[in-house]
Amino acid sequence: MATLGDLERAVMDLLWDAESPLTANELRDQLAAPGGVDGKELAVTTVLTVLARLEKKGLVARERDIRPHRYTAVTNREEHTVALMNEALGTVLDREAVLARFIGGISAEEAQSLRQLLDTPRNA
Amino acid sequence: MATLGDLERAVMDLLWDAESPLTANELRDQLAAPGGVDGKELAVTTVLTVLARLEKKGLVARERDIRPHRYTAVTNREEHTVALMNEALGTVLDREAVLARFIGGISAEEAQSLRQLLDTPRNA
DNA sequence: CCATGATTTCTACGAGTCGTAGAAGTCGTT
DNA sequence: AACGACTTCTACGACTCGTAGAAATCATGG
Repeated sequence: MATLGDLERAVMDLLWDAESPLTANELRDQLAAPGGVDGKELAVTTVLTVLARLEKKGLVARERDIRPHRYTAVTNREEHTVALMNEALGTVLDREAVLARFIGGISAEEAQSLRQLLDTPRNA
Repeated sequence: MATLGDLERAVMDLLWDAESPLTANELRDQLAAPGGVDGKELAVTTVLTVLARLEKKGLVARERDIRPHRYTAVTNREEHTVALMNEALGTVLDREAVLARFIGGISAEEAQSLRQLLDTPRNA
């Protein structure tokens, strides 16, 4: 799994929040928006470069058949985060020890919902 | 939190497994050992450079008062892994959703021990 | 007290990533 | 065919990482 740069991350955030595929220009505008993630005026080519890199990394898919190409995130934010967590976990022999420390650090409310989630019948 | 390179990771692994502080030369030898993590013959200066970088990253502490400086990992492997997991988690608004997916992906045995850990009286 | 060997620090290079974007190419429409 | 919109190609500067030589520092035997 690749680690994302700042701009790459900002683009992914927009794509994750988007309800439908976005074009490079739409992304550029949203990145430039005052309240936006980035707030900087970027060249469209910059956004396109980043999108190409994200596509190569397998995080973004693009519709090439229509002319302004439209981009979507391949996975959603949660799946991506879980992938990162598992990546960190994967390098470790004693997973249980890590999990123990991990749940030791979460809030009581989260612990409670975890309990519920664990008791929910396992799907698939 | 900094992401580690291959050699940096190999050094951290040795330090994490070490019972006592190690010198650069000891690390070099262990890295060169056949069954070792790396298996390559590195110059001591290479190891020293990596150790300096790890020290700057706050992952390694060194004893400067004795002449072959001795190095130790500041945190243990589990704490470090948990830090990485929380780092991934930190960027997300809906932590619960991530946790839900996360536990959906672990084995039944791990789910079982998680249940136990959650039921264990919360320390501190 | 100083030379010598061990150890550490300084400096550097090549490869790779990332933000950034101009130049050049492609494509559809008028 | 020409024009404008869009995409691809190429590139550069900053930064990280593996790698290590050169230079500085330090302790010890003579």
